[in-house]
Amino acid sequence: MKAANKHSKIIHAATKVFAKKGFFNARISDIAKEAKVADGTIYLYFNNKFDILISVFEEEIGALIEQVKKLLAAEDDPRKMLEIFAQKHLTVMKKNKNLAEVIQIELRQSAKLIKDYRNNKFSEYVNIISSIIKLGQEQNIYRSSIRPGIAKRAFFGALDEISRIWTVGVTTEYTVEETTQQVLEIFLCGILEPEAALR
Amino acid sequence: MKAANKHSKIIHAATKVFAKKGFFNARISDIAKEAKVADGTIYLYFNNKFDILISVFEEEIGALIEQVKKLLAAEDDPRKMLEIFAQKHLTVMKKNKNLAEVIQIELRQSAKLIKDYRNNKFSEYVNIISSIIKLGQEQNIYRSSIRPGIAKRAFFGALDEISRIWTVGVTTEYTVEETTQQVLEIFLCGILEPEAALR
Amino acid sequence: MKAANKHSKIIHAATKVFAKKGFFNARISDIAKEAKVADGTIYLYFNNKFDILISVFEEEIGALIEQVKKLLAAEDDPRKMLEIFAQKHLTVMKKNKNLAEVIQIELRQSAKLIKDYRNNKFSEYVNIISSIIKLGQEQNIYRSSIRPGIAKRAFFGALDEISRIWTVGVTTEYTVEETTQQVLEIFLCGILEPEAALR
Amino acid sequence: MKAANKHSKIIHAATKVFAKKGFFNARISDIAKEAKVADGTIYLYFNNKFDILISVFEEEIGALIEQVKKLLAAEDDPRKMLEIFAQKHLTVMKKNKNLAEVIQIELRQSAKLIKDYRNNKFSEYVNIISSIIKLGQEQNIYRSSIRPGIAKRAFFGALDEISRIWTVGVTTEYTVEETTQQVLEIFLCGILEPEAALR
DNA sequence: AATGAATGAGCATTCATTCAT
DNA sequence: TATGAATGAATGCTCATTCAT
Repeated sequence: MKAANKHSKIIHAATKVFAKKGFFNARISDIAKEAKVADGTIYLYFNNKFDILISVFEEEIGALIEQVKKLLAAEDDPRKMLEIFAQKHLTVMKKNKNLAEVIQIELRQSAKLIKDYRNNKFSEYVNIISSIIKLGQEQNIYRSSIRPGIAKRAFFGALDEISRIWTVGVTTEYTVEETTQQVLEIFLCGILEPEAALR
Repeated sequence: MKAANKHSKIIHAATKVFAKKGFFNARISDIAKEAKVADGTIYLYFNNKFDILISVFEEEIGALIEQVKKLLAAEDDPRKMLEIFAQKHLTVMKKNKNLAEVIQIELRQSAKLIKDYRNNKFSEYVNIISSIIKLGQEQNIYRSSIRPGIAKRAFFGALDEISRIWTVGVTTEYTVEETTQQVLEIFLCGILEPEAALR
Repeated sequence: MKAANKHSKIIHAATKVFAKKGFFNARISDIAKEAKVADGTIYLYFNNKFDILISVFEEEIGALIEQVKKLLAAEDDPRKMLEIFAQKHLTVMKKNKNLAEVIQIELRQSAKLIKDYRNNKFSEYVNIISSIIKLGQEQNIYRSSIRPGIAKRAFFGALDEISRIWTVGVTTEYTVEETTQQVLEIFLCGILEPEAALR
Repeated sequence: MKAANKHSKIIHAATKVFAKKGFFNARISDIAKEAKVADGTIYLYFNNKFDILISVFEEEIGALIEQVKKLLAAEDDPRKMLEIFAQKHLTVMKKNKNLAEVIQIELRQSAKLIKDYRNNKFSEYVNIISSIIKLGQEQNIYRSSIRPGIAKRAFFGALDEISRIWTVGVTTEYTVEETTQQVLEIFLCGILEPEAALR
């Protein structure tokens, strides 16, 4: 990945290093070496180590939001939209393990460190899910008894936990496609046998 | 909390401190002070700081497993069993925020730090879910097309992400009961309107 | 203060910054900003940070020497000459606190840093005092038992220590005029009651 | 100098190192090495580097105050008292060059760093001079026209500037005794020829 | 001459761990 | 067992200086 400028070179390097070592074990010098710049250069673009972490989120997730929104714009069936979201998320997380790890590990760390870390890119990302659900409810496709605020977390949490296994070294038998279908089936139809639901 | 011995005194103190500050920001001296022992005493019971973290998992989650298994033993309807699991998990996580944080934050950190951290208490805990699902499939209550290995992660991930907001300071309108019902409804029946499912 | 050229612009800026922050806490970038030049430009005129400090001395004290010598040239009474020196010194130090601080603080630092910092402008300045004393001794106005080499230091030290409180924020009740008179009285006549001197 | 405990071992080491290199050029590791303790040990006794500097002042000057006051207690002639002060000061500064340098260099630096550095040991030390002068004025030995607040600074400044030459490497021809006599003569009787004073 | 982005050596401070008591 | 004083390796960040433009 050839970076256009120093700023994004550092962002990409940091994503890689944070993913590999975790925020606290990552050294500024690791990031600098990975980005092929001097340690001090990093401080021309970021205020401190933590600022790099925040920027990694904002930029990487920001890019993901762009892509997802683009894909969703071409679709109007809320069922398909949820599928698109799941597939895109799982695809990206399987391919870009660095980003996956940063989201999984550091997002939770950072929640403790920045108190007012709401209204951020991450929330924006997860809120795509709830807006799809609301849309489906307006069209009487999703049940109105479902709380979008809870369902969005459940859906994201499910995808996140599933993709977590890919970041650990465990080799898994499941493909992105199969996993997407399973999650979709669960969230759309539930896991009950139809007749069991009637019992 | 009157601890029977130094070992568990330190475990409880560490859980509290890790939850409050996170593993990397927690100081051995913080834990020692909280446990009312000398810094050096900790090293009579644990090899190093990381060893404490592992022990916290093992003990706290081990206790949770005990409780959950006990509750499940008295029930044989797989639908009820899933509800019991969800309710117990959410209840504990809402009440014991320390444990919730340690699981959410540190579990993911530790996955990176110990490569061979499988076959552990955490896996055992999550596998309770898959065994419930398998049981339900044997009874033709859960669809056989559902992959227990994927569904267990989806279910746990959903509960985990939902309980995450309780550990952050955000005041939430949702109760444990309501949340449990929502998650159950989603996982058992899906979010589709019945007629939409037929379309 | 409109500087004729970059060199003196930097000197003036450095005097200001050194006085405000001290040599070690002053940043090259502070000086550059104050002088409205680029950081790198400074190195076209000075070898290094310390070289700037030396130049500040040389130029600022050099100018002071000029002025003092001019004033003294119009006077031939060694008693008046000492008064002129004291008054000029105290006046300048009270007005130009930047210079005062640089002399008081940095002079002493620099003595440690440059071993061969003798035969410099500062020595030249203090030697004005000893030459006045010698002149007075030749005219039998000052006692020949007084060692000019010691007296010059005593006189300068007295003035320097007195003016030191002006550079600290302390508001003082003493005016330049009163202080000059006091120092003159002490150095010319001593502090003894005439009759006590006889006892 | 065998230090009774770590605290004073560090104080003595710091005095030595500060004198040799100056506060800003002194490294904590230099002090630690000189005191034969680990770097970290220093922080068990002092809050930070600057705190060490302050402590050096307080302790070293505090000890000097003790000694001077003891010597003065045995004397009641204000003329002799001033001589005792001068002699003690010059003797200590010539012998303990480390202390001399710390006073001369760092005292002035620190004045900028701590805003409220009044009511301190240094002030207490200089105020010994003004109290001697006041005593002399009460006994009609010192002229009442002399302002103790100005004279104390003049006297201390004179001694300080004279002793400064000993801290620089310059070999001087003046002995402590001769210097004391010269300063005393100047401050008690002035530098004027008696008949010149009448002119 | 002038710029200012880039460099990288350098240091105060922290804290997990040890060990003499 | 228990203590806590002592250790010293480790690192984020600064800033004087350089050099391509």
